[in-house]
Amino acid sequence: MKEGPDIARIGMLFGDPARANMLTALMGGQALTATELAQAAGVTVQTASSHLSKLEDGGILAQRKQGRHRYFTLADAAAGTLLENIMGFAASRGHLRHRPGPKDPALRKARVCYDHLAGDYGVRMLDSFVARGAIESDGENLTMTEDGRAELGTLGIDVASLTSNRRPLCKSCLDWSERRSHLAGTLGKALLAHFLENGWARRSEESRAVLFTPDGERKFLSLFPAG
Amino acid sequence: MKEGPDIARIGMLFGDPARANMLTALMGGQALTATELAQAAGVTVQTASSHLSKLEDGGILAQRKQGRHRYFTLADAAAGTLLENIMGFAASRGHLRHRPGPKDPALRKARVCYDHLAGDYGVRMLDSFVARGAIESDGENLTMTEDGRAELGTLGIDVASLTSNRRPLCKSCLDWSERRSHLAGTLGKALLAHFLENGWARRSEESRAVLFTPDGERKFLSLFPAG
DNA sequence: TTCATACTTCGACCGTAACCGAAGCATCTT
DNA sequence: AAGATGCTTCGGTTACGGTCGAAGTATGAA
Repeated sequence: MKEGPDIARIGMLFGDPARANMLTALMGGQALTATELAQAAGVTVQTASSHLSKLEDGGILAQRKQGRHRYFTLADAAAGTLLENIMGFAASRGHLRHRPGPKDPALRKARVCYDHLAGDYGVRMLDSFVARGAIESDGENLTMTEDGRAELGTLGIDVASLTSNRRPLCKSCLDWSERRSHLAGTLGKALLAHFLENGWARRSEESRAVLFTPDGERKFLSLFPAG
Repeated sequence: MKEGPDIARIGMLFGDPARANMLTALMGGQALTATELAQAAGVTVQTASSHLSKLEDGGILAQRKQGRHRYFTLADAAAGTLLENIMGFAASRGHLRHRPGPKDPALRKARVCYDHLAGDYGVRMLDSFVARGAIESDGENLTMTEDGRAELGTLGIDVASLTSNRRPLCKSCLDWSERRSHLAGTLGKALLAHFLENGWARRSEESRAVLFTPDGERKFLSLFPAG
């Protein structure tokens, strides 16, 4: 009865709408200030401050002082992963706050999910990898093949350097707008970084949307043809 | 702001101590009646009934009427997996309700985690598989090797029949008492079933503990030698 | 039919926590 | 030094949800 981990503590932290909004905003992957998070949650800064300290005590958020600002981020990849899991579960039960998927078509098309690509383009990328045998999919687990390693090498992505024992290379993440899986893990992160660094796309200022340039979009679509 | 899955709804459901206790009790994998769950949570049946209907509406629990009883179970494997994830996260942040791990040594040694083996023995089993190359571990993802398939075949476990596209064959699950991973997925389930069916062990009546017989324990330990 | 068991619904109580205004610190600017 | 900005702490209000007793429904037993 009184054994084990304190599920309720974690659940409660995720269980308040204001906190959930803040965490969703932080899924964008970038550090945000207390004021920005207050706005994202639709509450005053006082209220936000109280929420943020609770989330920090709970080990979900980390803060970094910089001048007179305090930047908050998800504490680590595990926190992001858990958040993804909860989002996926909620979506799978049809618990959507607004209606099916993002209203904004740009968000539906391509957006950031913590540190990797989600939305139509994210799902398409993983499908394409699987279709050509670069990644093998076993229901939920994803495994990189030798072919895949070689292909990514020609793109300038060194798969070996992405291998870590703290975080998987390939991981599937349920996309709540597409209701299918997209690619997470260190490879998902590296690929998104690759697109941004090479000017194929840039991040929207206001939202989690990823905006492709015409040229970048052309390259992306030819690299990941639809199944 | 109003986009996406309703995290808060799910969080709230997990965020009440009474509900968390009920869900923890259901991690034992067997169906329980409303009265049993009320007792597990330490509340009256009225209160329990209210909680149970909320959990059912949220898609976390399923109920099955049988005579004048109502048996509740976790809705599906996804619900169990999410629960495991939250437990693992809570444990990783040190949010334990009582103290480090289960007080009961039997629970610490071997217990049921939804439908597979957890605790010292669960961790030991996975370690042993990995050490001898039956399963390959890539940080978080687990993959079965050809050697592993052959070995399990000699045990009388047909790996091919366990392959599903709804649930992975091998999956790592963070063990909150050992703070290491044990084996989940359809294989984890099949192995536990194998131990129980062949009389190596039986389930405790009162708790989630798995009690090995002297003979079963001997077989288990020789099959999965410590690393 | 009558009684017992298993569970749900109703109604009322109560505690907690979410919320905001105001005041208090800390840091940067001028 | 004085003002502005970013954030936290304090105090008080309010609302929501967890709780249980009592009554109501359904199934099974006598």
